[in-house]
Amino acid sequence: MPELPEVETVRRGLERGVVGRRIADVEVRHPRAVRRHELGADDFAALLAGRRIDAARRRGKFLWLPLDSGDALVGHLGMSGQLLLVDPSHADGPHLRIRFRFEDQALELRFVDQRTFGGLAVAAGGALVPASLAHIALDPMDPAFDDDAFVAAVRRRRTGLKRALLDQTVVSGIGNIYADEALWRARLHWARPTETLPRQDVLRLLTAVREVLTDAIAAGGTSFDALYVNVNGQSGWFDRSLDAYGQENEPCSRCGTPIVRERFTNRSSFRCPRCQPVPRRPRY
DNA sequence: CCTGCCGCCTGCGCGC
DNA sequence: TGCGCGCAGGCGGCAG
Repeated sequence: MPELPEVETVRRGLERGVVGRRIADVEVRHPRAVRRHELGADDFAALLAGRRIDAARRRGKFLWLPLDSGDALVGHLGMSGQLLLVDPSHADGPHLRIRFRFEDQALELRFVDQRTFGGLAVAAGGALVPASLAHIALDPMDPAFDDDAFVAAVRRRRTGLKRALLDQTVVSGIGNIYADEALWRARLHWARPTETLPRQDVLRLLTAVREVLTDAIAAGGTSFDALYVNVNGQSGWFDRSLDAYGQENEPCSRCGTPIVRERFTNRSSFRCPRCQPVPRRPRY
């Protein structure tokens, strides 16, 4: 479940479901799921066995669980990753990649990932931010997020606006769905050049980003199918509130003009052609 | 440096 | 029915 609202939904589930519990043992079922752990699956499992999970944190789309060892279990869900709390007697699904059993023998944690773009690793420095996440910008829901620095970072880039929004070193947590939703809410075209974008437009976009992320978190995220679920396997319902993403040919909920779909970086972008007109000098 | 393109995976729905 | 193709919420690495 890839973007910030979906990851936050999972984080909240982990906070309730695994914080304070002690890991008994870890079973890596697919080595690709720990490919970011340099020393391999055996080392990964050894560093986790016997450790207590002290918290559940998130920056953008990355999650981490600080451990009583001073390390942290760092995770990214990629395109299809799930962290599920399930009864140990429940049969393994075909995409089970990693299993965590706990000393209390209650619900186990399973990392399930169809496409294996996600993964977990043990990293040093868990209490603040793991070193491996240092290059990821703060996300807009972080109390320490600096709005002025964001404006400066956007205008420093020489690219199109949506590329900047998706760049996790500029601002983290935004993916293809919420980029389109925020641009629609701010009435900005995805190809607006960043370096000449008026400060007020950047700030309006940032407000729209925060609003759509807040609304989506409240709805438990966006789930188009069973791949995107919380730790209990339940879907979010924000898909019913989408105004742009996936709405090709549907009337814009502001002006009634049909939403269009366009190619963008080998994927899709959705916008209202009237509310979000093509800029004079687009950057693609 | 910075920007943008590609590869990494599996499965689904569609048209032929 | 079967098959190939396009498509999907991601990122890091690397070329230019």
